[in-house]
Amino acid sequence: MTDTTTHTARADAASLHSPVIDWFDEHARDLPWRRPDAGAWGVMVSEFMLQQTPVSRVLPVYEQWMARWPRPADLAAEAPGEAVRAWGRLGYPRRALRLHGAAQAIAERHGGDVPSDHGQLLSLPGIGEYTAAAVASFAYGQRHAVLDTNVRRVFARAATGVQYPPTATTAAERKLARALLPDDERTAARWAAASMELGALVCTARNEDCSRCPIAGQCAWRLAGKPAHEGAARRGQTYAGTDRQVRGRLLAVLREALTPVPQSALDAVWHEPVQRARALDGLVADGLVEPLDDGTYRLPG
DNA sequence: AATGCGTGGTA
DNA sequence: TTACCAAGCAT
Repeated sequence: MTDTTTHTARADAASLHSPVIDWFDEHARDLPWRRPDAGAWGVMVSEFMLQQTPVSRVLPVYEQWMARWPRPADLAAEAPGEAVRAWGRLGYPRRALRLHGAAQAIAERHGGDVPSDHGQLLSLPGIGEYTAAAVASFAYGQRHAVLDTNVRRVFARAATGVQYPPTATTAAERKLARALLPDDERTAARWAAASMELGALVCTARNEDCSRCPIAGQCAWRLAGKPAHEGAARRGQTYAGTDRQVRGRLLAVLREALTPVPQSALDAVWHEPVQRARALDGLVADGLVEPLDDGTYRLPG
């Protein structure tokens, strides 16, 4: 990249920061994990719950969770099955197990405080590239490229000029995100939250509203006439009939049960015995279900 | 790198 | 109704 190109890219980046951050100051949602009293643990819990799950469904579970386990050590002292039970119907219940494991690691290795170091966060179960950056940025005000699905979509449109980002995060996206990151730490943290909120509220996957976008005038995708996504549809995977559905039904029975349940209660949720057994074995292997010596099953103790 | 992993709302 | 989408992670 030439000096001229570099300079131009940096100038373009800087022209995005103020409009997006100013928009955020006015339009940011008042979410509980953004309150000053949420703390790093509140931020971390919210990030686990928000992985692939909409805000509206997270809100009530988050409130109950934080009331019951206000510090990592409180959760760490519980049986992992209680975390799975409290997770309710948020989906992907392995997240509950990983959050419990992360709380234990924090209690044992970090004196009960959510670490602020990005590498230490990354080493905790359930925390990957996005969540480590998000906790470090939102909870501790650090300067990190926070690349979630919202930010990736905003950058794809505004900077790259395409409707959707690639399926998996690419090196080019990370490079772009770093290039767009404000130099100042405090501003960078604000930018991370603001660009994410813009993607969540305005620059949405479907029915984006460019009339409310603070950077519509600089958006490469819009200026190009909003060309449609090129390439194959990126989804697939119908849910009905999959092992996931069977696992969900099995776990639902165990969440509701206050005492260990007999095999017959689990057999009732699915007619096909081979798939049913495979799903149950998978849950046991994942540590989400514990088989007892008398042939009954329960959430892990 | 591709796949598996829940659940419910929306168009 | 089907298909897509929702602050990803682990293997």
